[in-house]
Amino acid sequence: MQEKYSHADIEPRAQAIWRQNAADYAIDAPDRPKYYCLSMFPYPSGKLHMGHVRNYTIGDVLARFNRMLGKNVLQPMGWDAFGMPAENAALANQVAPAAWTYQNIGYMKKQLQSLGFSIDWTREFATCAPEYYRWEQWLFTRLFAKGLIYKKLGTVNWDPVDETVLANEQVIDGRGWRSGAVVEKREIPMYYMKITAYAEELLQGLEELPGWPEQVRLMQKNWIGKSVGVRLAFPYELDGRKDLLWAFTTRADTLMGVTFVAVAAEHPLALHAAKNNPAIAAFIEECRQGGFAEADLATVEKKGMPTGLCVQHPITNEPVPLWVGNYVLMGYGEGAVMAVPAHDERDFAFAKKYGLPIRQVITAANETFSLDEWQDWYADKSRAVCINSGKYDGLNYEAAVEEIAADLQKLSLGGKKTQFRLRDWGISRQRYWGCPIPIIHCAQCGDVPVPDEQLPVLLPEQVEITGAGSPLARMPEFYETICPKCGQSARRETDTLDTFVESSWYFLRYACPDKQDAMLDERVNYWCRDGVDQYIGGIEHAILHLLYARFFSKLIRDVGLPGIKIPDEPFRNLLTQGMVVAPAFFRKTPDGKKIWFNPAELTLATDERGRLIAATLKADGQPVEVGGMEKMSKSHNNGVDPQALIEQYGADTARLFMMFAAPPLQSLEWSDTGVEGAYRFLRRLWRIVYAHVSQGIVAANVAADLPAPLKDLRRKLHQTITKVNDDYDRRQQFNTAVAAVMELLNAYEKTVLDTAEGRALAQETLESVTLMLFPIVPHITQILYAELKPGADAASASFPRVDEAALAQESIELVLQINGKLRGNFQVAADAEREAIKAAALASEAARKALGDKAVKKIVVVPKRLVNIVV
RNA sequence: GCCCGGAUGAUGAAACUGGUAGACAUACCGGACUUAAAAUCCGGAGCCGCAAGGCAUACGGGUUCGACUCCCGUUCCGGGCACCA
Repeated sequence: MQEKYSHADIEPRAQAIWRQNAADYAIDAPDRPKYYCLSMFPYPSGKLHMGHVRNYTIGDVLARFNRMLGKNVLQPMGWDAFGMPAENAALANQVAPAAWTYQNIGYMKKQLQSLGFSIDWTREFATCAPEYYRWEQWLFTRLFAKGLIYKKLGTVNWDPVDETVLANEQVIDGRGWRSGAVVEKREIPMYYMKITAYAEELLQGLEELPGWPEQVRLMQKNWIGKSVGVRLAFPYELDGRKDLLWAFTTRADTLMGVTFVAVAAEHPLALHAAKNNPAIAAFIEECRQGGFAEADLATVEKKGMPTGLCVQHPITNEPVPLWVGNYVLMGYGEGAVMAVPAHDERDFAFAKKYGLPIRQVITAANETFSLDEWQDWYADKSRAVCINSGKYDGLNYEAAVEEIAADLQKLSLGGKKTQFRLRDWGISRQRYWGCPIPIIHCAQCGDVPVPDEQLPVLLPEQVEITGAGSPLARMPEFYETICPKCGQSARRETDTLDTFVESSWYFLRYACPDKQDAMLDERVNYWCRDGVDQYIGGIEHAILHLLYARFFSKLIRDVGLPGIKIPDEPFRNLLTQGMVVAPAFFRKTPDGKKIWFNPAELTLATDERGRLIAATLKADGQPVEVGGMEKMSKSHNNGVDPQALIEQYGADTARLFMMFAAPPLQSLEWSDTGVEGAYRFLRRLWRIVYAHVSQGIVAANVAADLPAPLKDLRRKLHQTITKVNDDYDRRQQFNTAVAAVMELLNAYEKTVLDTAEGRALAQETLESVTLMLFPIVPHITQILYAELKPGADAASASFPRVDEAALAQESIELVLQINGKLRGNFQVAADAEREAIKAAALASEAARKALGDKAVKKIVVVPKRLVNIVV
């Protein structure tokens, strides 16, 4: 055995052994218990970042641990390969998106392999491959036929200078990122997936996901946002024609307090009012300025303008003025809201700003209503009682809603309605690097899905990317086609699909990535039975990706693939890892844009406590501003490349550091210190095993009756095995598993083990330690385990077993508290009864000293923990 | 703005079901080994205090024999907000 630990030497050796034994290969063996361990696949942006290393190390720890429990493990990997960055790279560096993407995949795959992840690479695929996306197109045509995909107008960000649609990310402070032009909202026809048809099932399904974090289920629940309210109509007359303006409210009990109704700027009534009124037209134009992201809309100053039109109150028939409001969204509900200034905080502020009437229609016990200042009880339905509401006076919230809904029903002007906040999913993108939408537009036949035999609709790889408009829309050779129905010339759809579509079903395809003539085959029935066993990914995906993937499971199930059972819920257990965050550095340009600098380009200055205080750019020696901690990302340019870390210290150190620095759920602040410590621990582990092996290995048969110090060490060993097993399995908290092994090694080194029984215990301890650490640092432990047990293979070994007999203990130490404050310890037999513990506590040295002659009022005994004496 | 989290020594953190706050590390300080350095080993340390003891888990209240943990309120930081992935 080599005396010194050399990662450069042992890591390739360990990886060669795994390759030779096909240790990472998942076998399609329906008779064996399976463990499908899936980490969210990466976007091939160029290089791995720290978040990937963290994510895939967690996945690998769980995969390797479960192999040690005897399960047939599938840990696949692929590439979420469509997306905007490839087009941006094309624009910046004149490289084709496809070439750029495949080059990145090649590099990142090497990085992943160098980290020693036990990935079954035979199942690898990239979503930009036609063999993958053709089945997405095939599914699209089926969903289109079922009406689960349909076309309607949707709002996008329009850059009037570059004449192109921008993603929300490309809109900075309301302006286009490249042109700097003020962005406008524009309505264009798009395809939508009817996720709202599954709203109820998506909501109910959350109840059946005990393996998901409560936090994520709650976020999804609120996102779906089921609310029971009242849909109601305000009659109006326009140009002699009678019509109804519909709105939705969860506060029908305040209907008698409506003093105006507001519609969105895009609402037909607003547009009508603008025809003869230049001021309204100008206001609507103003509302079009800026992007459509909800965060922007919600923080914009609330503005409005009267249309000059009135609608009729459905109950009283009184005229109610109609306003246009920039805070009313066409895409939500009906695009119109009833405003009750007295009982809605936003309406209150709006009414005060524009001098609109405020009419109180509910009250709460002993509270005084004042027009001057908003108070929380105004909107508190739990205490509300109707007043000034005619026949509804005296009713509480529930009763008033029921009564008013019933009256509206009689008038055919509304009734109770269940509403969801969830909106249908717009899947059209006016971009090149995505999956082509398989539709042909025919003047005669309308939107015709591409027939199966013409699939896939191939995305051309030779394109010119200009940053203005969609490249496909400039390629007649792509869009000129004939209608499959009537044979007339027709135009192919040039939009591509949202890249979230690819990531909504990839986990199913890993079961059968080589399937040529169908989307999936029966291997799904084995690997995806009851869903993926463990899914691991960043908390930032808590809503969108995870909701879409759940939706797709149900969609594909309902489309129905013969002989294949798709689970209702795709991911049985979910681990949402925290983000890797790091400080971000920037300079502001004169026009207020922030330019972000990578830490690698900077010289950092810290104070005497090691805290970051300033940074200068190496290139020009001038200072840059130190921003806050941000998620490591391209947009903040604050990513740290793990490659240098891997090269200098090796994969095991990188893995150990990541697992030890913080628990998986928590965000991890990146720092270089600590890496050195992880490396030091591995060197120490190697040294300890070397010291033992160089004296000659022995059998790990430990005698039943050991001297006390050895008995203590052996108890510690088996306590550690219990704890580490629990940390891997139930708690999924790897930092404490590592800490427990470190503690064990500290105890090991303090114990004299030079007798025969000591050597056997040393052997047992070191074998167990290497196996316990194997999931986290597999390379070093693969090699060390074979040194301890020649011919043995850690990768196919079982996790160490706990010897219950070793855990037994005769006497234990309890804590003595007086009035809840720590006053000392005392010994008591492990199986002592309550009364005996009490007596021992009172008789203890610590109690006599602390109590003196004070009278004992009460004694609280917590077996195995403490005694609290109250005086 | 709305929804969801988080805050514990100089630093990363631990305390799992309300029961010894700070395990395990990092950085630091002191010592040993060395011609010297690195590596390694030993020891120290939350804060105040000579000590007894007191004070400490973002802040302010509450419940309890006992609160980092539960409840109410506040501040700050992070994630998501439907076209970043």
